[in-house]
Parts: sequence; C-alpha cells; structure tokens
Amino acid sequence: MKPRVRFAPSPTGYLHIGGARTALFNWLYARHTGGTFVLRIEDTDAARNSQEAVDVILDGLRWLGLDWDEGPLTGDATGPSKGACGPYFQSQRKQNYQRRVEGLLSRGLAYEHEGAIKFKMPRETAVINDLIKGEIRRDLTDREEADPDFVILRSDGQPVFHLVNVIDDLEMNITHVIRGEDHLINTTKHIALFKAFGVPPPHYAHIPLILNKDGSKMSKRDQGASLTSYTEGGFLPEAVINYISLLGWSPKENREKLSLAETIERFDLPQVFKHNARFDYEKLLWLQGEYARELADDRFYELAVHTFAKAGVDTNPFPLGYVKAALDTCKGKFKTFSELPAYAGFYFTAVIEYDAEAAKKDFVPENKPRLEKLRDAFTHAPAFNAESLEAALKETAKALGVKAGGLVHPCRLAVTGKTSGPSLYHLLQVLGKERVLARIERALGQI
RNA sequence: GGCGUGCUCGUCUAUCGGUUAGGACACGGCCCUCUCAAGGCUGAAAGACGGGUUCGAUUCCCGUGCGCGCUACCA
Repeated sequence: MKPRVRFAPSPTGYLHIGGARTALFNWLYARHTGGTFVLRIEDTDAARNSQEAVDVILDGLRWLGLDWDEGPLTGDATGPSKGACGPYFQSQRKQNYQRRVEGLLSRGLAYEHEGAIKFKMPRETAVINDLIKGEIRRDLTDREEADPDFVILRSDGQPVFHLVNVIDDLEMNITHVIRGEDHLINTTKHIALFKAFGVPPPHYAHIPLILNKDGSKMSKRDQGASLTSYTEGGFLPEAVINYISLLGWSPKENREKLSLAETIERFDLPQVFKHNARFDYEKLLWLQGEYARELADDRFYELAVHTFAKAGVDTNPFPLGYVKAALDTCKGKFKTFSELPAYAGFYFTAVIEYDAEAAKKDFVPENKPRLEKLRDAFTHAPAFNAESLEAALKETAKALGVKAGGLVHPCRLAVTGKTSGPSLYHLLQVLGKERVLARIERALGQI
C-alpha cells in the first residue's frame, strides 16, 4: 500500500515557517514514495476561523509549490474539493465525530463527566515506535497518575483536537503521520484512541522543531517566522524550500544547494534528525542570492516588474527593450527582489535624488571641470555603448591625470544618485545619451 | 514539579570506534575590479562536563549540566 500522508493545519491567519516545513516533509515523503499528499483543514475552533485564514494556508502552499493530491480547492469550507475522503474541513465532519463518540460510549470506552465526554485511557506504560525518534516508552506524569483520562467532547458539544485528529486520520486512511515534535507526547493519546476504534494506528514520524538562531522558541513575531515574510519579502520559493529542507535533514556529501528533484530523490524519514534546528536568516539569504542569480530571464523580468509595480514604480511608460536592458544590468547583483526598487529605481524616475553624504564628497568644485570634460567626451563618443563609453572615460581620466575611479564615482552619483549599483558603463548605455547628458548637466548645476 | 527528548565551530551540518575532526553560511585577510555584488585564494572557529567500556572514544553505556517539547473542556 502506498503511503498516504497529510498536512493538517489550523487556520490561524498565518503560516508558520515550521508548519511550512512540516508540509514540505510530508510532501517530500509522498513524492519520494509515490504516495498521496492530503491537505486537511483543522477548523474546529470556530472563533478564530475564517475563509481568509484558510486562504493564507492555501496560498502559502501554492506559492511554495507544494501541491496536494487531495483536499480543498478553495478556502470555502463548503466549497469544492478533490479526493474521495472529503470533506477536508473538520467543521464539515461533525457527524463523523458524533457517531464515533457514541460508539465509544456504548462500548464503555468513554464516559460522561460534568457534561463533557472523557476517554478512558488505558492505565499502562505507553510505547511509541517513532520512525525518527525511535522507541519511546513513557510513564504517566504526576497529573496523569491522578487521572489519565482526557476530554474528547467538551461540555458544549465541541470535539477536541485529539479526537478529531485521530478520527480524520483513520477515515482518510492516513498511513504515516509526519508532524512536529510538539505532538510527540500527544501520540500516546492518539494511539490509545486508534486502538479503541479497533484500528491499528498509523506510523508516526515526529520531526524536530525550528528555533530562533539563539535557541529560543520561534514565535509569530520573530524574524522569518511567517511565510508571508518571504512571499512579500521578495524571496524565491525554490530558495525557501531548499533552505527549510536543510533544517532537520541533510542530503550529506557536503551538499547545500539541491534541486527539488534531487531533494525528492534523497529525502526519507529515517534520516531526519532527532535534534532541533535553528533558523539562520543569513544562510537563507545566501541561497536566495544563488537562486536569484540563476533565474531564467523571463521569470526574472516578470518578478522584477511586479516588484517595481508594488513599490509604486511604473515601468509601463518605458519601452520593453529598455526595461529588459535595465534589468539585465541588475541580475545577480541583489538577493531579494525587495532590494530592487532602491537598487535600480533610477532607471525609471525622471528626477533622481542624490545620496547626501556622497554628494558632499563627490560634488566638490574640483570635480566640476572633470565632469564637464567627461560630458564632452561622452557627447563625442563614437557610439553610446559600454565599450566606447569606458574608453572615453578612461581617456578623459588619463588626460586629466586622475584615476578612472576619480571620474567613475562622481559620474555614477550624477546619473544614479547613488554610490553603488550596476556596472557604470552598461548603465550609461541603457540610460542612453540623452538622459545621461541631461543628468550630468543637472549634477553640474549642483556643484 | 512530573514526563519525554536532544547536545560537533556563532549557525546548518559531515564522521560506518582509529581523521591534521571535513564542508557551507556568517566573520577577518589577500587577489580580481568602474561601485556593489559575484568569483578565486586564505585565516580564525567545535566534540557541554564527569565517569566508565575499549589497545583506542566525538562515536557505545551511566551520571551531571543545559536546551527544547509536553504536562488544557488550545490546536
């Protein structure tokens, strides 16, 4: 039988990076084994539950490219879904829970207590055979010593997590439960429930947690905790996927950067680590830069234009050839797309602003005649391309008896307003003679 | 407090009981260079601690310490 795994998030309004990695490990295992990846929404808590909150999850998974074989098609709990085990929203499965609870009640495996229904937990040492953690034998805690039974149906009739989680896994024929280590202890309850329903429990694989770099617990506000910080922060999904696959798992052989296909091929449950991983934003950034540099041109243009639009920079008035040429000078020079507007905005603004500190340093009287000479050289350059502009600048520098840098810096500041950016000569070529000369002229007026 | 689990450079990790403990990110230096990146070379940086077992422990066992998780009519 092919494995059936599931990702079962609760719609809280955001997708935690740890949750995304849980989804990834489930997805990887399904793809590695040729199994089925099920998405189920655990929306039993009506209070903090909305279609928008579900959409955050669906959109996040789609952005990452983690497609599900079964599950909802939209964030609407009563909407369409695919797969034979629906509905895939717990809010739509109430009658299943009710029926199961009645079954337990009738067989004396559960009982009413103060209006709630409690499950009669076996009084024995629990054993979990975890695919990652190994065999875990667990004695009762002091509180369980007093009362090991737990509530499965609240006094208001609402079923609790342990109950619905088990029933759904059972009815959806889940074979491998891959989830965060925070659920490890719960597993004793879940195994007991499966047994009470007369069904052998699925295999369990508890993956280690992701902590902050300093080892503290990663909470909502911490850097990198929310998936939207990547979707909105100009990251590439392949970079995020690659990075989080390295948290709690290793492809060995000193590999860091892997294609999705390689990760699918190498990934397996027994190789997942037992210890927690810490989130290192710098390393993610490095991978992001690696992938950004290798982007296919079309996708690069699309993402770049979209980024500019979001930043309020309209590239539409400019000819397509100009936009592409401008972007070509930027490729590989920045990591996240969110850096792009500041990096290359000068291509698309009529009036640039000068970096104040740089202006103080470069827009000095002695640079005025130099810039004038450079302007003249550019004016009479045989062609307005990178090659001849470079030659023109270097000849001018030589004639003036200064190093090339002595002209490069003021010139860059004059045409871009900044001290760093794309290759000067290429950027001049893209900007074109008219803009370049006008910008130098304006800068001259500032000196 | 109880129960569970983990521990190799700052971080992610490699290591089938024998290695000058390797790689990557970040950091320092040098080279390249029109800036910034990228790239090349290079440097510093680790087996939590204490006992065993063994000819030999980072590796196996025990203890201590520390981290993390759980300990709900949350999920």
